[in-house]
Amino acid sequence: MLLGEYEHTIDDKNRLTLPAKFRRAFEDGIVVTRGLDGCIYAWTPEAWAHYRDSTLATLHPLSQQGRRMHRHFFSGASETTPDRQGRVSIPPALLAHAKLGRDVVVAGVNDRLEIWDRAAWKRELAEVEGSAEDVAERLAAQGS
Amino acid sequence: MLLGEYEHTIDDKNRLTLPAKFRRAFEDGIVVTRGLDGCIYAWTPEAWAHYRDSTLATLHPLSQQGRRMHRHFFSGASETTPDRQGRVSIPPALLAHAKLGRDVVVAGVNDRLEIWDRAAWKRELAEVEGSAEDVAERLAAQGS
DNA sequence: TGGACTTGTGGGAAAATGTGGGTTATAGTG
DNA sequence: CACTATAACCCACATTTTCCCACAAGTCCA
Repeated sequence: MLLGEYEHTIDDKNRLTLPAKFRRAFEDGIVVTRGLDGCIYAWTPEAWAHYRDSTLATLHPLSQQGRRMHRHFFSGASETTPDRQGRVSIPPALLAHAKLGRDVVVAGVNDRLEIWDRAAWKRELAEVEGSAEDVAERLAAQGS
Repeated sequence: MLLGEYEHTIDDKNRLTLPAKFRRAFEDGIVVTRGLDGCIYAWTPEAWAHYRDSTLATLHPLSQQGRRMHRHFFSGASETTPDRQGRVSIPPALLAHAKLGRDVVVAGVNDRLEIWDRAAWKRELAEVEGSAEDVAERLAAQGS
């Protein structure tokens, strides 16, 4: 399980150093994709395969939305292995998608990592802080 | 699985260099067809056969739309093998269909490649960026 | 408080990739 | 059958990317 929040940087060659705690989990490979809400997701190959088969495979190939979602996720994905220093290079298209500058946040979110621009992360976190209790209430009211 | 987004060019001889990551997949042959949404599709022979037999075969041959889809895909199709540098020449009819200029984008979309005019690709991607979260919501609402 | 270890970052060298161009094969036509 | 035009093939260069070494800062433990 991936936990924690780390402040890292992306260097001039578009490389991101994985936090040391996560190295072990990704030594066999890492899949980096576009995420929702303006961040980047990073998965182990197994977690990515599961996400792909459970969520993306349900979209119909002849519907425009299905095609667009496929484009969004697959074209934005990249499977590699970290270098000996535990670094991963991030494709320019993903940097653009998440509007990443030099300073980023790497957060463990159970089965994936999320990579955020540091300022965007602060904003997102503020949103969550303010609404987590409300969301919990609403979910509780829904029954489960 | 074909992943990633690459900026390439089509030279004066209508040749497109395949991104190096895709060379292996297409060394036995590549099928280039008209695509949907104003792009060109490129398939491995196996993937093309599967798309033809599973997706296109579901269209009714007596409906006008079915006939049109068949024309759309089959009439533009061309099967070749890349040259030693990993280049494929694109038939002029397909270049016209996708309004390709010199600068294009080659995107891996799971079982196929898509070839886009660079400007058109940016527009298409911008559309998705706006709707990805909505589509995700809808999928979430469908239960699981 | 000091030392050893771990971790994050910068930079240099080697390999791989993308593109242009020239040369040979192939087909089409008079 | 010869000539021309078109397409395929391969060589070579320049740029980019990848890989690995080394330094510096921070951390943990004795």
